[in-house]
Parts: sequence; C-alpha cells; structure tokens
Amino acid sequence: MSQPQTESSDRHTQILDAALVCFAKRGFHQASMHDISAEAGISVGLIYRYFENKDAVISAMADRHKREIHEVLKRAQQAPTLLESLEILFTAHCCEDAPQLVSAFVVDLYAEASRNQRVADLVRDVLQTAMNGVTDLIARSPEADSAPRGLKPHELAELIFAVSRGMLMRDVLQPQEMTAAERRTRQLEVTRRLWSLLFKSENEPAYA
Amino acid sequence: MSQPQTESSDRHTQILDAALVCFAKRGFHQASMHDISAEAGISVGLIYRYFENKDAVISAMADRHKREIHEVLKRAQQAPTLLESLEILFTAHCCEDAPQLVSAFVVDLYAEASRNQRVADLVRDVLQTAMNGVTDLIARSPEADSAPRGLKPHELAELIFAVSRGMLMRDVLQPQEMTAAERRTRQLEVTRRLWSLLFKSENEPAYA
Amino acid sequence: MSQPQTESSDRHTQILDAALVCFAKRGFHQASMHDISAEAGISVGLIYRYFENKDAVISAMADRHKREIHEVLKRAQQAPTLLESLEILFTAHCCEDAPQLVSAFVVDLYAEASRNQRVADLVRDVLQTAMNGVTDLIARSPEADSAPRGLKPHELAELIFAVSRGMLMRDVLQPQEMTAAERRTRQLEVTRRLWSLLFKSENEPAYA
Amino acid sequence: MSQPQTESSDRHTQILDAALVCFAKRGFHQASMHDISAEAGISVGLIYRYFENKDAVISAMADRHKREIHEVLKRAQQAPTLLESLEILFTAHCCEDAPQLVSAFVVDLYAEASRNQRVADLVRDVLQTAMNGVTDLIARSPEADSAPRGLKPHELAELIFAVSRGMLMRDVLQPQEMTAAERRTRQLEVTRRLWSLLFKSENEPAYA
DNA sequence: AATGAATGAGGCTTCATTCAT
DNA sequence: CATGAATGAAGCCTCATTCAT
Repeated sequence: MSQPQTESSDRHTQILDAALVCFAKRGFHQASMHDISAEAGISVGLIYRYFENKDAVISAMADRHKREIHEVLKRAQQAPTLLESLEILFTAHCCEDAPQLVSAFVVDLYAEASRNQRVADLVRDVLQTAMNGVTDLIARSPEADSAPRGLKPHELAELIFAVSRGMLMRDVLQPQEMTAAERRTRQLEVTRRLWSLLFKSENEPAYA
Repeated sequence: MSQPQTESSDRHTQILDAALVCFAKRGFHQASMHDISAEAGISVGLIYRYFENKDAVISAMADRHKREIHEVLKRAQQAPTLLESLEILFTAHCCEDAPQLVSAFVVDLYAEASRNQRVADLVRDVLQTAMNGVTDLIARSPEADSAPRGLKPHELAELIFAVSRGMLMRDVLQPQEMTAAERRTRQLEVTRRLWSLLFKSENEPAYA
Repeated sequence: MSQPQTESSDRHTQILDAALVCFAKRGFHQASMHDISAEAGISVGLIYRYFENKDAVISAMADRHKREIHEVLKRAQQAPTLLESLEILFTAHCCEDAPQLVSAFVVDLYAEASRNQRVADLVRDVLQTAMNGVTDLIARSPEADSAPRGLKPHELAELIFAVSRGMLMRDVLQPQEMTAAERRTRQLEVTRRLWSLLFKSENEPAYA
Repeated sequence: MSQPQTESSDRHTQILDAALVCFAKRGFHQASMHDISAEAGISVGLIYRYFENKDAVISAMADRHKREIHEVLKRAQQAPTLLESLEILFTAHCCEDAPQLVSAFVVDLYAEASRNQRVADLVRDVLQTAMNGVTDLIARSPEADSAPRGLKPHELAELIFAVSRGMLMRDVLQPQEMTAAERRTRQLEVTRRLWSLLFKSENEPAYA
C-alpha cells in the first residue's frame, strides 16, 4: 500500500540490482526476464516499463558498471598513497554483501563484449578511462621515480590492470562459500606484492 | 554404445572444432546445436551420437582445453630459457588461424565456471597444474635468484598467470579485424616487460 | 457509475474519434488501448470509465457508424434528384480530413462481422435500413420508369450497394498519398456511370 | 509411421489449408500460431520449418490467393459465353466445402492491405490482372457491341469487379448456417441480373 | 474525475532433443 | 552410421485490464 521505502525509490535501481544477482548467478543469456522480475519481486511486464527489452537491461547494467568504476577511480585518486589507491582498485568488488557476484558479472561482461559491439565499446571506454586515471596517479606519485627498469607510467598501469582483471577471473573459480572478507584478503596480498614489485626501491624492506 | 576408436575420434574433433568457432562467436548458450552442426557440415542428430547433450559438448570443450594447456605447458617446459617459456605461455592462443576465437572461448569458459561446478572444478584444476608447472620452471631457472624482494616462485607464478588471464580478457576487446600477428606482438611486449620486471637484476640492461 | 450527460458525451466522441484513427491505421485488434488513449490525449484508465472494455469500444464504433449512415441516408433522401442522392451515398466517406480512414474502418468492420455476431447483426441492420431507404428513393423517382429490363427497385438498390461496397474495398488499395478529392472524383465517375446505366433511357445522351 | 498420404504430400499446403480456416474464423491477427498448428494437427514449431514467421504465412496465403484467382480467371476465359465466364468469376468462392471461409479471408485480406504495403501491392496486382483478363473477355465477346451507353470494356470490367467485391462483403454477413449452395444461388442471381443489364440489348427478353 | 503504475495471461518464436527412415 | 523432420517446453515481449492515489 504505502510505497516501500527501500525499493520504490527507484525502480531502475531495483531492477538492475535484481539483474545483477541473476546475471551473476546464471549469465546474461541464461537469466530469464522472469528470473529478474522474481528476484526484484515485481511482475515481468513492469520491467518493460523501465527498459525497452532485455538487451537494454544488459546495456544499463554495463552503464552502471561504468559509473561504479568511475566512483572507485575517484576514491582511489583521493587516497593518500599509491598503495592505498591500488588497494581500493583491487578490492572494490569484494565489499558487496554478495561476494563473487561482481566478479562473475564482470567476466560475463567481457564475454558479452566479445560479441556485442555496443558492450565492447563501453567496456573498452571504461578500461581506458580507468587506466588513464591510474597512469596519472602513478606519474604524480613519488614512487614513480623508483620505477624499475625505466617502465613508463602507462606501462605500469597496463600491468596493474592486467593483474587486476586476471584476479577477477580467478575469483570466479573460488568456491561460492568463500566470504567477501576472505576474497578481500587474497586480493590485498596480491596487490601489495605487485606494489612492492613495481614501486618499492630495491633497498627498502619488502612490505611487512 | 561402443565408440569406434578411429572414426569417433575424428568426429569428436570435427564437432569440437565447430563448437569452438560457434562458442567463441556466440557464446556457449547462444550457440545452438544447429549452429554447431552447420559449422561442422553434419546433421544435428549426429552430434547426439557422439555427445549425450549440449552440456557434454561444453564439458568436452573444457576437457580439450585442459589437454591443450597441458600441451602448451609441456612445450614451455622444453624451452631453453625462462623468457622463452613465458613467451610460449603468453602467445599460445594467438597462433590460430582464427585469432580471438580462443580468447573469447576462454573468457566464456570462466564465465561458465562461475555457475557450473563441473566446469569450475576443471578450470581450477587446469590452472593449478599449469601454475605448478611454471612454479617449478621458475624454481629451477637461474633467474630465480635475482627474484626481487624475495618473492617465492609460486608467488611469481601467481602474478604471471594473473597477468596472462588479464591479457586474455583484454584481447576480447580488440576489434575483430586485428590479426593474430598483431595480437601476438602485443602479448610479447607485455611478456617481456613482465619478465624484465620479475627476473632481470637491477643492474642488467632492460630488454632491448 | 452515473454517466454525466454533457461531459461524457464529449468524452465518448473524443475517444471514438481517436479509436477511428487507430482502428483504421492498425485494425481493431492491432490497435491497443494505449494507442487509442495516446491518440485521444488522455490516460488509458479513463477509457475504462466510459467503455466497459475494448469490445465495447468496437461496438460503440459500429453503433456510431450506424448513426452516421443514417445521417447520410437522410441527406441522400433530401437531394433533389436520384443522381445526387447516389452521389451523396457514394462519396460520404471521402469528405473526411483523413481520407481512406473510413474505408479501412468499414472493411475492418465487415471483417469483424464475419466472426463477431453482435457486429454482424448491427452491420446487417444498417445495410438493410439503408437499402430500404434507397429502394424507396428509387421507387419514387421518375427515373424508375425507365429502369431497364424490368429490374425492380430493390434489385436496383442491391446492385447499387454492391457497387458501393466494392468501391470501398478498392479504396483501401489506393496509395495513402491519394487525397480525399482524388478519391471523391473516382467515386463520382463510377457513380455516374452506374446511374447512367441503371436509370438513363436508351435514347437519352450519356452523362457528360 | 507411414507418411499419411493426404497431408504429407505437402506441408506447405497442409499449413496453408489450416491457416485459411483459422484466418477466416478469427482473422489474421486473432488467429494464433497455436490455432493454426492445432487445426493442421501438427506442432507449433513445425510451422517455423516451413515459414519464417507468421507474416510469412499471411504472405503465402496472399500468394496462394493470387494463384487461385489466376486459375479461376483461366477457367473463366475458357467458358463458351460471357455470361458463363461471369458466373465462374462470381461463384468461385462458393464451391468450397467450407462456405464463407473464402469470403471472410478475402475481406480480411483487403483489411490487411490497408495497412500492410506488401499485401496491398499483391492484392492490387491480382485485381489488375483479373480485370485485364475480363476486359479482354468483354472486348472479344459479341455482346460487347450492344454495350449500353458506349461504356468501354474496361469500364464494364470495373463495374463487374466492384459488384463482385461488394457481394463478397455481403457474403460475410450471411449467417454461418447458410450453405454453399444457397450462397451460390444468390451470387448467380446477381450475376445474371448484372449481365442482363450490361450486355443484353434492349429488345432481347430478360434472362429467364 | 483522472492518472499511469502494475499485473499476468497469452502470443510469437527458438532450440535442445528424439526418432523414423 | 547418418539425416533432418518433428516435438514441445521455455523465453521474450505485448497488452487488456485494474486500482491506489
């Protein structure tokens, strides 16, 4: 009767939240519109008042992913040290109440990108923006000076993002029972190892 | 019931070859059995003589992927230097006449793994085997001594595979027109950069 | 529940006007209630305040058609000559600002009549009334004497209405660009030819 | 087991026969694919092996209608007298075991033509061909000389077809119980009346 | 009176799978 | 061994209708 606070605020959000769960659990094309509507607790038809069709839902998910990555990037840019920036970037997807959801979604997004030009363009754009941001971050950080073997900031950023994507793929292999905290710990380990490798000068002690 | 060794083996290969093309082009669940049969130039029914159902085809693809990775690993182990081993590992998927096919397939495989336990187990197993192999390779190589910051071989292997997977994901974003050679070049660049980072002592000159 | 006379009458008209446009453009069953509400510039729900359901709208359209035909008949009866009466009957549907609308609607009405008893009864009734009117008109007109081959007034009326309906069907085949004036001209040609055939004695000159 | 003689000869025909029944009974857009498959005694999916989609079924029906009209025209052209030619044209749709089916279908076809360009073109083409054929028939017949009031053959044909279409529309108003024979009788009455009007010289006795 | 969000049944279409030949 | 016609469940989407505001 009375508009439920949590969900009614934005049907778009509600539907996309449900879609994330379904897409992560079953994949873009295995998740049915009925699955999504059930997860959202609404009728199928209602989805079509907010999205033209299923592809539009997928696109909107991709768009939202883009905005979320921009958010993460912004937070990373405000971190006091480069290491902390990287930690934010590498653990952004572990903070959810539903761990692994995001990883599975992103891997699916890349899979979709390989055959859906619209999605490919968007993902490439997100990636480029994020990499530019990190390249900047590196260029301005004091650690950049100690960059090993004359690697340029953008080359470092490229490596960092490769590792980040690679860890995401690995994440989907983890048994579902693994908690967000455990995933986070693993991500942090690799992050610090990578940071230490890329930015710690030879004579500093390794990250404790 | 009894699978004729000689011929069935051919058919299996023929069907799986077709499936690779279809799966890469359209995804596991978007590719239809008819697509596969058409690509293979046989009838739909015939596929069911060799595979119980579509899931079995996917599983067989995963199995074949496992064997192929083992092949690659074996070749990598026989390379004279660690750098060359890594080059083999990082460019294995670029040699095909149909570039990007393998990348798309592998990304799809991980996506599938996130919701299909059987596939997840297999992929995890492949990954573990390959990582063990590379860990060994590193442990035995002279470069291991110069490993920076006391990173242990298995930690180095973990980083290497993370980068490898990450590059694979990136590969699916490349425009379809990019040739195998171009992809290979890009992979080699990153491989050498990574090798240089991990295994070249500070005072050696960077890879030319 | 109680239908306010003044306003509901307006609303009825407004909705039926919109329905005519939609039905003609897309057919009874292809036009959605939303189409009609949009065309009328009101909300969907409002239609249900004035009509029980979609079938009721169709029925009301049929009813209005009946009244309009009665109007036309009345005007035809007041024309000074039989030829002019026929001209009114044959061109009644061309005077609209939206030519072809009425033709398409009437053809649809007959199509609907073939499977909707309620509509069939109504259309048959309209037809009978109109034919009776014209039969009378003929019986009283001086031209009736020169009727060829002893055709009786009601037989002549039957022919006239057959031609009239036939011309309506033809009208829907005309390209949409044809203007009301052009349609009218064509109708008049046939009307005069028919009149000349039925009512001009052999020795009179043909209609100029 | 063994291919049933009657139906397997041509699935296309079988499906179109079923579609005629359904379309006539419920209209193009009210008849569901399920209705058609049930009427044909096959599964829904099978229809899609023979027709790309529902529109293709409608188009095929229209095409078949075209061929049938051509058949009728051919038969009409071989009739010994003009009157008999007209009788064939006017009663072609009454010979079916399912009277009124064809009338309803044709009226629906015209209704569809008013909003489906593809159908409109086809119907216009059929009409033109048939009218040309009849125009010829008239021009060559001895009765043409006694044509009243100098009406040219193509004008006579136009009138004849208008009446024919008009009678078709009337036919759909007949109660479903009316038999093919009764419909036929009525059509013949009008045909002869029309023929008598158009082609009998003034001093000949009216058709008995 | 008026709105338009919401529902859910039903229509079109696809596709994994079977089976007669 | 091989084919491909056939099935029918299931997915996407539309739309008549209702109802809280």
